[in-house]
Amino acid sequence: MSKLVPKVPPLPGVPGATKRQQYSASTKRTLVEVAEELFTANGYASTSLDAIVAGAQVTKGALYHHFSGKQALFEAVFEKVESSTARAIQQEMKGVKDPWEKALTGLRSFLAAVQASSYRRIVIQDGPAVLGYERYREKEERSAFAVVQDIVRTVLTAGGHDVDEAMVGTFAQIFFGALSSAGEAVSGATDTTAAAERVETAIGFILAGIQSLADRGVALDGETSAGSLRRTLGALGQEG
Amino acid sequence: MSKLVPKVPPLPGVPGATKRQQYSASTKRTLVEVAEELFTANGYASTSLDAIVAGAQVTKGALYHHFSGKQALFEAVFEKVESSTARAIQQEMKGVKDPWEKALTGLRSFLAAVQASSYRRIVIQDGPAVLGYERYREKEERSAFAVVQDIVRTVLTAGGHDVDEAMVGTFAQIFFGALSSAGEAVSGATDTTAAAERVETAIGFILAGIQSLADRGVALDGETSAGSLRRTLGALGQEG
DNA sequence: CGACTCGCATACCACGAGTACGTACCCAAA
DNA sequence: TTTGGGTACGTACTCGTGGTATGCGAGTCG
Repeated sequence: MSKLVPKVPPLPGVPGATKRQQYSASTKRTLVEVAEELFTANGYASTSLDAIVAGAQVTKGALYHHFSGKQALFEAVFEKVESSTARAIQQEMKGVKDPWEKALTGLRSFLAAVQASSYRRIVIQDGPAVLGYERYREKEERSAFAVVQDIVRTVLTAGGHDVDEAMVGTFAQIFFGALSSAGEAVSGATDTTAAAERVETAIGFILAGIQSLADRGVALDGETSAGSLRRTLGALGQEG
Repeated sequence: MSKLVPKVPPLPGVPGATKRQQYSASTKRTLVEVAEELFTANGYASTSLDAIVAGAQVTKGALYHHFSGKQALFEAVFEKVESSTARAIQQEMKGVKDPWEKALTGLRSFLAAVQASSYRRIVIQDGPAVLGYERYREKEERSAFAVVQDIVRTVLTAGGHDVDEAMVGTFAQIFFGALSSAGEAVSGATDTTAAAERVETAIGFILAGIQSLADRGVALDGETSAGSLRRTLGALGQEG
């Protein structure tokens, strides 16, 4: 295979860059794209580097020049899929002001995005195992998780109360897990539309519950505990 | 290595079984136990079959006699870890009658169980990637997930209303994801006790919200949707 | 007590991740 | 323009690992 000239001339690219940089960036992008396809279709473990470099029309020398190994390549794919997903969700939430409405909008976007096979396979399914939970959460923290955390914060502080930041993080993690699992429920169902509606209703019900507590003056503060909540609810139940 | 006699005489075992069956069962158990240790410590991908058979004092011939391959061995470990965990949780929930109290009890047990490194690594982290989400959920359905589903059902139907079974499943899946993620939050935190308390409070808050809706006569039925919930809440907010 | 089979060991193969090293091409400087 | 250097790959190899084929001796049963 002659290497005199790349088979595909590099896309316009950055004008301020030299030919070599453009060629190099082009092959790197191609590698990531091919890897995303194969990882999505067959999973991380069942995808060989030979298959990836063959699809990208290069050899392992090129791959190992750009990435330190298979895992590093996966990380690049992971970040690409994840950042584009997060961007799409944030796009759809722009302009919605009411916290509860915003939460539901974000939920719908998340459910839509999470059904993309690339996100399911690469981020949800293989991500934790390949990167390890440490790096996995670390990366999530700055994209999809950040969106959830933002929503949670606005919802919890909607009543004007201020909530402990650690508690916001806890809630965000709980909701993120709930949403990920919900996404799986939707994309794994035979009737995805009906499943999506059920999930919306369920999350809506939970959010409505939180809102209902806010209506009745029950708030989260530093002193709130599971036990105190039960007592408060009991008292409210007596008088109501 | 002589194979005249097993290094360790088999545990008492079933009296009605022949020696060969006892020896065989013994080595199989040993394989699963050693595999559980190594999988937990190093993860599935980084654990070689050579290491496992060395730890079990046998060879690959024995392993492939009992299991069809590495994945099948993992499944055996998975089922062992998972079933024992589910049993432990159900044990602690025995005798608690009040649905809300039962839910909180189950939550505490789940948080405790989920912190076991074997459960975190094998079930939560490696499980989905190794088994695939299909088989993963399929297996969960019959153990830890079943516990969650049971709790969810009793809580949702606590007010005397009957809820669509599909909706129970949706809720269960959402809560299961939430609890798994919460478990990670707890076990990954520096101060696990404080983290566990935050999780309890957060879940308690969500449950209290649902209970609050029940108090105010808002229930889930076939016609409930996210939109209708918002309208109902709005009306209640006006009069309250 | 003899044949048969089960439980396991041994030896081997195929494949895939990672490495060492060679080389052609691009770019900057002279 | 030429040339030296370094970048961006290609080639050829190693080694660890999952899986397989086959042999063999101890249990088991007639």
